[in-house]
Amino acid sequence: VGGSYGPYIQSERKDIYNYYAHKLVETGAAYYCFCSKERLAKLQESGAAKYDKYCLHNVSLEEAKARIATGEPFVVRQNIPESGVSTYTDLVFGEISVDCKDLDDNILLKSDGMPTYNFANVIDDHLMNITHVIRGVEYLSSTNKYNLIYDAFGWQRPQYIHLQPIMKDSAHKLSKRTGDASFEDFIKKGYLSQAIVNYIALLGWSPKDNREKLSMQDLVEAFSIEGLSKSPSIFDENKMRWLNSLYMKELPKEEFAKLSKPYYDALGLAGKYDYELLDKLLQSRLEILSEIPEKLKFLDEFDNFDLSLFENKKLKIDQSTAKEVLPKLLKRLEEIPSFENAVLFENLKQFAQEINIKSAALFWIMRIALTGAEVTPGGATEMAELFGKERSLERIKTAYNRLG
RNA sequence: GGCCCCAUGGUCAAGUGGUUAAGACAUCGCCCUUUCACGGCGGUAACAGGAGUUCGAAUCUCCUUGGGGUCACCA
Repeated sequence: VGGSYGPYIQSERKDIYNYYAHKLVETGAAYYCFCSKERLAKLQESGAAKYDKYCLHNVSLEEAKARIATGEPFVVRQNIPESGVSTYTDLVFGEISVDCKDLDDNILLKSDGMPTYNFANVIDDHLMNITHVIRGVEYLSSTNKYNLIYDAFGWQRPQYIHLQPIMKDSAHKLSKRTGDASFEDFIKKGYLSQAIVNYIALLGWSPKDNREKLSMQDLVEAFSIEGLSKSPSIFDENKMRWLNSLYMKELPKEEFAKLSKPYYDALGLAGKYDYELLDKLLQSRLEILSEIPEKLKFLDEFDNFDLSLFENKKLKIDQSTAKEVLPKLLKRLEEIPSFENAVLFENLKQFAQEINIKSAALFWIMRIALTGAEVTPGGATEMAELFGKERSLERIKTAYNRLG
């Protein structure tokens, strides 16, 4: 809309294509063809690999024009030379050559008067002053044909850059149609758009230096055609997760809060937990946003946790140690007014000394009693701060009672 | 099948005749540590195969193998 080379709707450009198609016929680089679908089908059945130029040799231009004048349907075919080689230089693949005898006289203008892509891409790109054509490798070997058209018109050929696809595995490309995740799907999965862009940019291209993390601005500045790869690359979500975690960590607090809130709300945490505290614990521990529910599973799944979690071989503690320590800990906690992490931590560190136990062991027991989870997004005192005094004491009591 | 293209670790990738063949993700180990994560240090792991050319090939040539693309009145 609003560009300088419109119209941009193919059907609105019909006259343009027709004008150039007929012009191409005048130069001999194309010709009118009246062959029926039946004849074409027979030709193919007979084993012919390409059209036999029947109408070029058997229908004179005058006759063709007369038949067209009567309203007989026709197509315009490209007249590929019977011999010779067509060559061009792709900016990433280098020289690409094809024998003309291997090329078919493709249809340029269909019987409904509309162009095929074979024709439209050349006409449009030239008329719209396109200097660089960047597209998928599936066009790599079709390009020779298109160049013949540029040449016939005496037009300057554009520069070509063909790109390999992103693959799901070595044999299949990544494709929404076969169920692979789209950009939007990754956003829904909890990826940051800049991480996706960054990762995709690294597929099939690499900067001259060793950078892996590049912002859009960095990419614009670092991009060069020489960095483009000739071979397809397989999509590796693992690496994208890693990049995402990098961007996640450097997100301003407020930004992260906006992103995490919907997840907290969905878990029904509103009013029950301090979102700011949750953010503080989670932001550095997440690779993608959608990990939030599993990281917070311990908030609800507590009552039936496996008591053997109290065992820790390295710290040389087990359930009986827990049974012994927990009552003392409970008593101590009741005396502590503030459950603010730093205060609590210092206090309990000293408490560990008093009761003659390694602080690491004390914290392990306390964290398990508090959360019932082997892995939590924070240490014992951080979890206590998150739960607050009342709930902390309650949970520890529950765990203690279960120890019998 | 014809034609075109591609080929370095599990993955992304540097490398353009002489390198101990980078780096990153993943993985493994150690350190740090109130668990985990982060971070730090280190390990395992690659030139598809075969002939040439050359004093010397991951780098050049050819063949083989493997993979992809293309052979529409689709784009």
